[in-house]
Amino acid sequence: MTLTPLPSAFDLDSQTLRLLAAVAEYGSITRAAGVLGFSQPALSQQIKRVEARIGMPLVTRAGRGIRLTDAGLVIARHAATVLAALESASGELADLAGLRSGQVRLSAFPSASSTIVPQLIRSMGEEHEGVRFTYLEAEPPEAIAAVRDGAIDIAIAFRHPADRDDPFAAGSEGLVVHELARDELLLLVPHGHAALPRPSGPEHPTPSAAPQPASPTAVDLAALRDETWIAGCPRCRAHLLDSCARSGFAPTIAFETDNFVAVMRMVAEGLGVALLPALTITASPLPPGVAAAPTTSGDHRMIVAVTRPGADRIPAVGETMRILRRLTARPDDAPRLPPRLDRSRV
Amino acid sequence: MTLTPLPSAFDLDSQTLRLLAAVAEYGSITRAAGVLGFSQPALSQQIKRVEARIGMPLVTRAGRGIRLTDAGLVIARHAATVLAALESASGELADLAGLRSGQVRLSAFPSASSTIVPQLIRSMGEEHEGVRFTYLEAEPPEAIAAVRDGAIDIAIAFRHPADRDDPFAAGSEGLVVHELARDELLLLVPHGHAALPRPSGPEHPTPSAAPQPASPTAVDLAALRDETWIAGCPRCRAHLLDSCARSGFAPTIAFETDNFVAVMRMVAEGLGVALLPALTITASPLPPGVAAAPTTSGDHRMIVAVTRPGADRIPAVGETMRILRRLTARPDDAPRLPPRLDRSRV
DNA sequence: GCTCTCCATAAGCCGACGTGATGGATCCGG
DNA sequence: CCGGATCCATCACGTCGGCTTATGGAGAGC
Repeated sequence: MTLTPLPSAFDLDSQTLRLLAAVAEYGSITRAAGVLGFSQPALSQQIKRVEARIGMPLVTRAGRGIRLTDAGLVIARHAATVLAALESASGELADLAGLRSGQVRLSAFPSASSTIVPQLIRSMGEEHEGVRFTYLEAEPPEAIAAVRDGAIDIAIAFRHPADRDDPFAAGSEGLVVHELARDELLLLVPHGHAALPRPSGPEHPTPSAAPQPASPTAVDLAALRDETWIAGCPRCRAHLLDSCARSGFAPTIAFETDNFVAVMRMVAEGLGVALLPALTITASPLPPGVAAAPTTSGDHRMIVAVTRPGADRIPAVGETMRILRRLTARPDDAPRLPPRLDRSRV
Repeated sequence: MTLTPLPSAFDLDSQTLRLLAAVAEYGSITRAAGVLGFSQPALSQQIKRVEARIGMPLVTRAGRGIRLTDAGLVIARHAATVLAALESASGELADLAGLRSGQVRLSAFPSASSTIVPQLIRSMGEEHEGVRFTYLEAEPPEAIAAVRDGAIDIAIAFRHPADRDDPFAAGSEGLVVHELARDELLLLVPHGHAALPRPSGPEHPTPSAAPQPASPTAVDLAALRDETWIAGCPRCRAHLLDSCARSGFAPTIAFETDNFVAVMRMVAEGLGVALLPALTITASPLPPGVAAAPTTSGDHRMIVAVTRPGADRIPAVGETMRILRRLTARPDDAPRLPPRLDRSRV
């Protein structure tokens, strides 16, 4: 008989519930408006707008004040439920913001897996227990691609100064590259090799005031032009060729492996010499009989972290980046990075 | 160490949850925007605004599309709860609008309690089972006051044409007065009283085509100027005086009671004559030996319903008013109102 | 390499919503 | 019985949020 005016579609808003809950609680539009933080006319006509939208009065005048209608009571009654749920969501957001929860998806190259990464995760765990990590070991190109398509939040990668183009200029387009630390490329030669300078003076060098490019014990690559070389992964191999070229020769490469432990043992066995990042030596101690030394040309790679722009605004990710920078920026706090030269003797 | 940016106060809005739930469901801002019914940029920058407000990204680009962050997932996850609660409230509003629930607080004067009111409540109950009633018998001034201060939704009252002032012009200020029906004031006299016209013609008069002001069997008040009168409640007494005055005499009032059953019995016992509204006779049949007749001067009262302005926009109240008008407007559908003269013989 | 799709951004417009001032009605105390 | 205090409704006005259309850039698939 009577047409139902609207089948449903009373599009309620949490703000509407908040308003009516306040009116119900304080029994007065004026006081509710005061508590909610705006003027009485604002609340008054806001209620009127809602009434117009749903087609029913929500309040009626009663004496000097007002009274909620059935419809108004319905809305006020549901307010607690809705506002509690919103509060719950808000609390979870606060947990994320306060680093009491959250997740960071991390990827890094192999030698970082056993050095930077465990340190980083442990440090975060100490300060922010609720933040969870996932980790996937991957070579820089793959790790960066994973950042690009959103599968990874932070990729720890490296970049050789020479290749301004290949995996980075192309791959990191639109991403943010944070330079973390310089990782020296060290020559690995059998102990007592002729190219090594004699240990002049005391065994422990001046601990801190060592100039960067030419370390006291640096070796000139050119002195090894006639050696047999052991190369690493394809990218490392390319960089070896480049470094040698800048020293004026083309190395004779007899062995290739991306397994840096194998490289060290090959050097120990006298099969050849190699150029390895210091971090790999931190990851796995040099076998006996192998010495490491920087090059006079200051060969190195940069360890970087790659993220999407704005990723640091995700609290857990931003904090992880902060800690990552702290760990890699201060060798004193983080004794394993960059490794000290004299540890090559261990 | 890290300052929590905001202790809480992530003021979420149900709209925000709706948006992110849609984005989570459809995996794309464009599609979610389509489903939600607005353009892609609208949704895009609405999300951006929320991000700026809560200080965390909610979505990140992933390849061609997007991916929700932890924060985005939190919000989307809570959406179901909040939207379900809103839907529940909306459903209750729909029940109110569809007259499947609701409440009407009714008040009426005594003789309506046993005539109009039960009929009204029964009719509503037949058509709209969910609507509940409360009822409070009260004389018009009190009933109207109750409407005024919001304790009653509909007051059924009456008004004499003479007193344009006392309980109405003053009491119904700012209220809406709906005229429902004319209620004739009938003279009650002992059967066979001299003032009664002889029953001319058949016992059953023409059922419908009776002219309003002067019914065929009408009696001139002036013929009863020397009778002893029985008066009703104070307001009725005032009106009796007024009617008699307009007929040119002042009645001799020997008895006063607002109990109309008592009035009838007094007339039956020959203690005097009275002027009673037809509705009271409907409420309680005339005792044997009493005849009723309208006056030639067409004395009557108006039965009215009084509500607050806009009260008819409350669905249950509006529908009650509709039914009330229907019951009182059509004597054929509502045979008890106004009462037929020939029923005074019963 | 071309095209299609998806998201981000810019410019512009309109309506929602806030404030302050004012008026009417009610309640209360003198 | 009257004047002050309180509460709500209304009005006029200014601002800002938010939507739209148009456009650009980046990624994915053929």
